[in-house]
Amino acid sequence: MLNVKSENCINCETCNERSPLFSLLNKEELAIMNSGRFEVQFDAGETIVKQGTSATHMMVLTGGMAKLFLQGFDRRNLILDIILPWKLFGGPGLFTDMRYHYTVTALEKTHVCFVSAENARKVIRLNPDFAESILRHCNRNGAANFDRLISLTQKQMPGRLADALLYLYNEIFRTTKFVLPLSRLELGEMSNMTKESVTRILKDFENEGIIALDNKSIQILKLETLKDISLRG
Amino acid sequence: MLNVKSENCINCETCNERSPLFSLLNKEELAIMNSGRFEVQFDAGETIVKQGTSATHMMVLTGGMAKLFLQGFDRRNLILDIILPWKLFGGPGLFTDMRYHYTVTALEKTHVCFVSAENARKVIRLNPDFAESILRHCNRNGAANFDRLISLTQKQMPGRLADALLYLYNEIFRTTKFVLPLSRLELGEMSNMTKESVTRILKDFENEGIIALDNKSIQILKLETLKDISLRG
DNA sequence: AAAAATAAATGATTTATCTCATTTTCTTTT
DNA sequence: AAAAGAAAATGAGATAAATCATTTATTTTT
Repeated sequence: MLNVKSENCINCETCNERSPLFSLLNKEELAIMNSGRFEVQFDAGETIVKQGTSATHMMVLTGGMAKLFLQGFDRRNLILDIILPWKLFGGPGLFTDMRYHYTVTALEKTHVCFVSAENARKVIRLNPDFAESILRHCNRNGAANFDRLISLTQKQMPGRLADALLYLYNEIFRTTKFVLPLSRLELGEMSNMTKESVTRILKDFENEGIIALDNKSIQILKLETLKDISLRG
Repeated sequence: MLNVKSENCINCETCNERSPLFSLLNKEELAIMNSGRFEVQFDAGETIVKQGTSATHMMVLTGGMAKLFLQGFDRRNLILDIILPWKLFGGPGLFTDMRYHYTVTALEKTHVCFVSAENARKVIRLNPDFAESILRHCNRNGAANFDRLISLTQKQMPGRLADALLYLYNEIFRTTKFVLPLSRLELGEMSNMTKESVTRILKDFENEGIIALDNKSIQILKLETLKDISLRG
């Protein structure tokens, strides 16, 4: 039996209240989005979408946590985002070459709602507010990628790792103490360095009292220092 | 007197036949785009838009050539694109934080048409085909930036420089022999390396018979080899 | 609870790339 | 055409970061 749970998952009308984007839609538009929509549960490590395959859907994460990354050369990945509930993804292939340009895999038990790209397109054409919001979403991603390009090409390792930690603080956990959802290898895939370098620099940060590490649990002790390091450390 | 040449420049209706995007617009929509529109000429080296300033306009290059780049730390730039006529730009700040996220400067005498972002937004809301095209444009840029992220973080110098040359061949000149519009420093800003490294690697390429260099003029002799090098040289 | 597997830490070595100094070539100005 | 200025080429040395090998901790499986 397929792992599709259409029966017991929220429908687009309740999603409405959670995803700011969907709140722009009226009943009929939500009905379009809802038709053919399905939700799937993924276990940790499972692939939600795979780079290079047909981009047939727009996805909303409805529970759990996932990582979004580019697959480069020789199995080297570049993690671009951690995805939390109510975040929309689908990527730049939608409405262009209709291919996914990144891979998304679950970091824990995760629920994802799949909306047909064709239906999303219909609604984009019907509702200018929604269209504008999607365009804004796309532009915000674009700006974030510019920041990433600069971080990854112009900062050295401590600065890049500081950026990864600040990303987790600012965008994901919003508290200075949290459990790292990523391994050393994955932190390296986020900040473009080897796992050995991640280990060494985390140790340095710890020795300098910038962070406290206890296994997977991390606490940012000197946020301002970390921000300084981010601005070229 | 201002350097604004509204009198003798093409208006949006003739632009229509040149810019695929504008051909989607009807008379009224073109009139909206046209209202308050102005065209400015820039000399080589002049700044067309400056990163960080208010993003009030969408631009179309109508003549000449420009470079689009991110300004990072310590006056270090990252060139993302060479802009040719009929190419639209404005960046991810449009409709989000209303700031330009990159700087564009003229590489030669250049004409640029400025359309008010507010008018563009009106037309996006009126015309779903146009909205969809703008979204597609935005998505294509997004995909190109993914490729750039991988090139810049995962390839070493010869591969990155090969990518810069292949970009000039594929996207700009479409012939194997052309006059380099960029200095060694700028080629370095495109491929994230120092001007000295650019010089050395170009020399290597020349010694291996992959390219022929004569001052600013370059000819790609072994396109396939260059493509091989791009895929991890 | 022990064993196996995986992840993290640590150290020694190598390598890609940058920096800085100098010379040569090209371009612009006078 | 000469002089000045800018860009490119070249070489030697410094350095950030990767690689590889080994040990120590953590998880996961049995």
